[in-house]
Amino acid sequence: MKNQLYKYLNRYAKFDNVDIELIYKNGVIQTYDNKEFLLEQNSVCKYKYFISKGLVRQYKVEDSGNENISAFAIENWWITNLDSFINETNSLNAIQALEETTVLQITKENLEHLYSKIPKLERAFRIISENMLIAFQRKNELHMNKNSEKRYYNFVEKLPNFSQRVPQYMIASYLNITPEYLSEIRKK
Amino acid sequence: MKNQLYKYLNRYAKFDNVDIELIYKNGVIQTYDNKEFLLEQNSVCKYKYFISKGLVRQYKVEDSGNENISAFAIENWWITNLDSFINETNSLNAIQALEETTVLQITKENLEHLYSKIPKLERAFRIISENMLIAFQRKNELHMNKNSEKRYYNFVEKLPNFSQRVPQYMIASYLNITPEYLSEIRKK
DNA sequence: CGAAAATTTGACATGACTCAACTGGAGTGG
DNA sequence: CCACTCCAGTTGAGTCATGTCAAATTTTCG
Repeated sequence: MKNQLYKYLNRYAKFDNVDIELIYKNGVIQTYDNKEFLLEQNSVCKYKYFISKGLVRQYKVEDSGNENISAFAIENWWITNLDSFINETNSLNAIQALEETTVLQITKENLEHLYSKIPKLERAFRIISENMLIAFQRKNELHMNKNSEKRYYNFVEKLPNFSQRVPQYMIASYLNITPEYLSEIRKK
Repeated sequence: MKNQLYKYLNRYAKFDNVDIELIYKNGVIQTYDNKEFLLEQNSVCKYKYFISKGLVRQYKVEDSGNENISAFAIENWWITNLDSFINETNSLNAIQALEETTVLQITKENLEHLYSKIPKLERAFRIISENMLIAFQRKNELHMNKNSEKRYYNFVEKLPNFSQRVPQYMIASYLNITPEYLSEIRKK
């Protein structure tokens, strides 16, 4: 895990082993079983999670009972409900493991502490946030301008690994299509 | 402008006048007429723009000829095509002034220079980026789960100033509704 | 005032949804 | 190893939200 973190963070700035050690000490390694919740809907998101191994989904259950998936995340991604994490408000969605998943989880206080001790980390997260913004914009672009069929084919093409690790009805939810209609799309 | 920038940045970290002066010197003040382009579609986005006064839209023209607005920005917002700015690729959309608009525009090189001279700026943009991510997630949430009518009422409620400064057909485009259907929604 | 731009109206078309029933594979337990 | 259940996926009929297109009307502004 330390080695993985080292490699990962050095994509963004030059961190040495002392830095990594400090970051590591300010977090907690935890493993979640399949279906276990990292964050429950309507509770405060206390951690930013670095996924070392596994796969999670972020989703909400509507009043109608419908599930609505807003994101998947895998190895070497960060996941959190930023709004809830930063503002300490109740999260509108949940984060759930879809496989056995190992993470490094860091509280807001510890993260703030790390930012002050390791200014490079500020830089790394500035860049990571910008990358996430770019990804978000691309996803948005797709959703605004493309029909269901194009969204699906784009998804399969861009994230082939996901379409294998995740059941079809979850992909449908992520793409904002009904499972029935996705099935029809696939028939072609 | 300097004073505005000072106030704005001090929301995120403690900058003194020397910092602001340096930032100011690394950018260029420019005023764009109504309808003038800050960035043209299919060209590299050379600047990050801090809007001091005015209003812009970010949009693309599809092959079909349709215009598609992805964002508006006003006073005290930053606007850029991040993907194009960072990766120096051609921008898929344009940025155009909808009123006479005054900005401080900073190139990537100068911004990098500023980051190295003023580490606090790294922190400020880390936070700004996170805030943008939160805003993006909220917008996405709306688009995924709400019908046209709810999106429109949410927009009017949350951004009443925009619905006055921007023509209706542009709001329709931003909300991904046809102008005709928005008109029908408003009839009620 | 007059032209161009924005908005509205109405007839018709369609992508995507709902709901209910059916199929098939993956356990699970006797 | 069969019978049973459960869940994901498929199919089909009917429906609805929203889009398209073309024309009429209103507003804007030089």
